[in-house]
Amino acid sequence: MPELPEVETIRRQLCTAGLKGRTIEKVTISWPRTVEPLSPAAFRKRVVGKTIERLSRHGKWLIFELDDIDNLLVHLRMTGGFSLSDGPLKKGPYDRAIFQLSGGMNLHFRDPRKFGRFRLATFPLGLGPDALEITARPFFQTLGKSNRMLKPLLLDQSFIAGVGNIYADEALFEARLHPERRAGSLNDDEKLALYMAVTHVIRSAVENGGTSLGNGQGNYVDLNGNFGGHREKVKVYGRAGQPCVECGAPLEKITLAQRTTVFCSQCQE
DNA sequence: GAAGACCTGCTA
DNA sequence: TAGCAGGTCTTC
Repeated sequence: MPELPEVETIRRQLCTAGLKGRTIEKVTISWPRTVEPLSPAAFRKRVVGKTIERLSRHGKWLIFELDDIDNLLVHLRMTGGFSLSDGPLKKGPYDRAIFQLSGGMNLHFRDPRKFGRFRLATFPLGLGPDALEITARPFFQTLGKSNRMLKPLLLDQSFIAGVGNIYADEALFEARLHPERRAGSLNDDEKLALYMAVTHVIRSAVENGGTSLGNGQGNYVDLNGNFGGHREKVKVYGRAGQPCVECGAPLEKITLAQRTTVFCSQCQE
């Protein structure tokens, strides 16, 4: 489900809801693999009593900064999401973990497909610069050195952290670059176009509160159960066979790096 | 690189 | 019923 803009939207909403300064009083884990390699008991032991000091994010990782050496790192994977409740604890149908916080606030982690993961560490490892912060220089350098196809490269979190399947396709369309183009074959104008497209697409999706397709369970919803406003702005993702918004040619669908990829073979070279 | 694994629910 | 899904890991 979530790429950077969706995680960032959730982070901002959790901040607004007043998570900061609350202490974790009780933890219920109903899908043990969520906290692997720890057991639910070991996880509970290390987290209960800790206070949430800040909420930050890097790439698709949400970081609950605790008053401890280790932080609580959360990866939502495909279908993870949070919601809040108060009053007596009531478990939702797909709740895999519930944190009972001081002041009577309950933080529910809902995850139908059970792919989401919690980890206790200071910071997530193996990530490149965050897509909201990356500067042109490292971006250009990596493109110049790589002979990989653009689509798999954009999805590589050690290159840029936070870009996923939706925004990779959207950025390639905005830059007018074919997803199978080799990174090393781009000239300076094309590199700049891709850099601008990636940062613009991610930024505008954050401004719009993320993207959600479909209309049912398992789709991305924010903290309040709302769909992201960016869903209206998507130009290629999920539109295979439909006309390109620029030239009208039907959009094509291929598989690259095991991911569905949609693009316009007329506009993207 | 490719393919399978991890999971469940929705849509065609 | 088959195929597909916003992500990543592991094993060729």
